Amino acid sequence: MKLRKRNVTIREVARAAGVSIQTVSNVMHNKSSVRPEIQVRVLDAIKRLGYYPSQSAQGLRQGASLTLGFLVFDPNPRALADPVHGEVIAGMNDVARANNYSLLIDTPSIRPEAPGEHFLRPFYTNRIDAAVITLSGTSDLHDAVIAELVEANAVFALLEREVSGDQAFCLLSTNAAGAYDATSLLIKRGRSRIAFIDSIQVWPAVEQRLQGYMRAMRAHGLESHIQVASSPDWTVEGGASAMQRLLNQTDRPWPDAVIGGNDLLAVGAMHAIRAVGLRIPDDIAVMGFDDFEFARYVEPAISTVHVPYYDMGRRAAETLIDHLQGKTVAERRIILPTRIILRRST
Amino acid sequence: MKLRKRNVTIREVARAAGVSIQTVSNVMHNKSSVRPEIQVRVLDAIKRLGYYPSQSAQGLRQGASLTLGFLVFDPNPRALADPVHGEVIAGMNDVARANNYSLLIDTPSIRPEAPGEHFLRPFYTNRIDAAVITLSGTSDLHDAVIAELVEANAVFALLEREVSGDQAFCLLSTNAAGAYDATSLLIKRGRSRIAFIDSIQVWPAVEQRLQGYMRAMRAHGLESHIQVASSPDWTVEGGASAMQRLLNQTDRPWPDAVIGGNDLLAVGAMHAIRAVGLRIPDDIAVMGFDDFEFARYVEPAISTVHVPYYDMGRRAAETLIDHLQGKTVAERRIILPTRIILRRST
DNA sequence: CTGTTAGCGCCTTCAT
DNA sequence: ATGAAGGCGCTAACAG
Repeated sequence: MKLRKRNVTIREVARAAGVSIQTVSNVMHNKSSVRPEIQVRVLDAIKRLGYYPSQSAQGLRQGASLTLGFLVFDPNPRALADPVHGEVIAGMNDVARANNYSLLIDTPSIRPEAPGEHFLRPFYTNRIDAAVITLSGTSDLHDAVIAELVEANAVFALLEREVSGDQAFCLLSTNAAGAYDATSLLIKRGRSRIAFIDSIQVWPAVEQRLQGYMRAMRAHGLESHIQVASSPDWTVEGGASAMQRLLNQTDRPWPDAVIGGNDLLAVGAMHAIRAVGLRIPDDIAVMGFDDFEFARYVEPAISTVHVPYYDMGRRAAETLIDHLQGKTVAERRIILPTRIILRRST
Repeated sequence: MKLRKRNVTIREVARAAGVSIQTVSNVMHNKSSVRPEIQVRVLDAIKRLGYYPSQSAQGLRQGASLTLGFLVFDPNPRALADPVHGEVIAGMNDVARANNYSLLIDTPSIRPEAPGEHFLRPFYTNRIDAAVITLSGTSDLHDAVIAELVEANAVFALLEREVSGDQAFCLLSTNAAGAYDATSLLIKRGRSRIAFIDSIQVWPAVEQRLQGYMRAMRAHGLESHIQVASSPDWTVEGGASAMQRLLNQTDRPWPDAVIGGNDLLAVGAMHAIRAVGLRIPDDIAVMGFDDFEFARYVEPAISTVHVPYYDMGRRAAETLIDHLQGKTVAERRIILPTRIILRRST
């Protein structure tokens, strides 16, 4: 193992400035008044030598790493490339930078693993002080993960997932209300046979969206038109196959609108609709959910319910940092508003 | 600043196992034979107590952080949400995990900044041992960044950017050849008036693509049909506006094919083409570059030149780690092959 | 207001 | 094969 080149240490700065190590430390931390002239001398030496305190040393001494983690629990190895995660990362990064925190990314595996490969390793090894966590897909193990996090007394924030107890921070969005409003809007525009596409892989946020959709249908006396098709997964192809099934029914008329559990599913539905020669939105209106970057670039641009993942990343990071710094954080449940974006598919 | 809860230390493990600290360390590192029975006793204690060595302490002692950085120099704050970066991150993460490294993300700002905010801070503070770096967009400052990296003796790999000297690792792809082949393919299929859309914001990789295109046109005696339209930026809208300009020319016939400097530009071109009632690919064939995830989902699915960003992330991380571990890395320039993906837009 | 002392958890060197 | 001592760079507590 090759060692890093030696960096400038506080001792060298002290010598260069002709003061004690302690004084340098005090200057760095704006501690109780160091004589101004000395302060200047030290600052000058710091800049001249290019001194930066060692993270390892500070971390060891203070028992904190000044690092936030973003932990993605997802069986899919490419999960990190998911645009939604990119949004969260961007948000966290902004806040972390502004607060002099670093950002560590990891994709722990939940399966039983060799010792030393525990999924809480970044916590246990003192690499991160707190984490934003997303539990993707379906897994019985998720509850175990949360339980262990709690038991380890970890500071963490969960994305789009509610959890009991007040150990965790939960970042939620108004999924149900967003779906309710989206459905109501379609109804107001004259649609009535509105279908919903979800997936057999349960996802709490989408569960809520489904509930919102059903509630809206019932509220408008349309319960007999409630229709849910389940995709085998969360992909465009899956959405297309679910839509096909809806279109192949012979015992009832086609839907005149469809809401996708997420944008990917909605895009798939659009493909299937066009494949049989139907027009969007004339014959069938399509609405997505998430508003990932590409929703506006498909044709026709998808109307969708915007979920503020970037802001979630920001708020989560802010909350975590506040908590770490001992500020009392008022709410452990933070609910961010969704927003309907109307484009051309409705 | 609240302190982390105290973790299990090596000392406690030693006591629990009834051996010396040293022995525990030896066991952890598979050092020269510890008596098997003792080994078992130690391992047992480690597992029972849930011991994980402190990253800060190890880092301090060894002068290494076992952490790789992904540094994105991009004026756009949302740059991290770029799907291309997501691919790189996913690739790096896989390799880092497999080698027991962590992954740190940062978006240093290049502009002159307060002391303590230097863009090499993650290096100087010993937070990372090496970094994969992408210099996005145009900037005179990029050369200065590289120079400073070299001077600081940093271990780093540059993405899609060639640099002289043998300090840096360069991860490149066959941009020119890919563009050459794509152009040739279009010609072989009977297209001749092939245009290229790039951007006024210079990007080395796209520069090479442009060169490949021009070389192919010349090689087939089509230099008089060479036509380049520049978008003001790298967005879909920019691509559309550039395409419009191409379509508004009155002094020469429309192109019968167009190659986008990247997929975003190509998608924009498709919008512009359809906006005037032309058909793809019948009237104008469209070809993209990058093959980001969504290329296959727009309609018609874009043919494109796949650039292996995920593999780049992997290879970059592998190379960096090998180098850090003292293995001699054969090549400082690693060139990954692009691959033409034919879909329905050509 | 400045300097000295001690120790965070770990690993390397030396001694046993 | 195992134990003791020292120090990586830093900061909190105390001493001057």
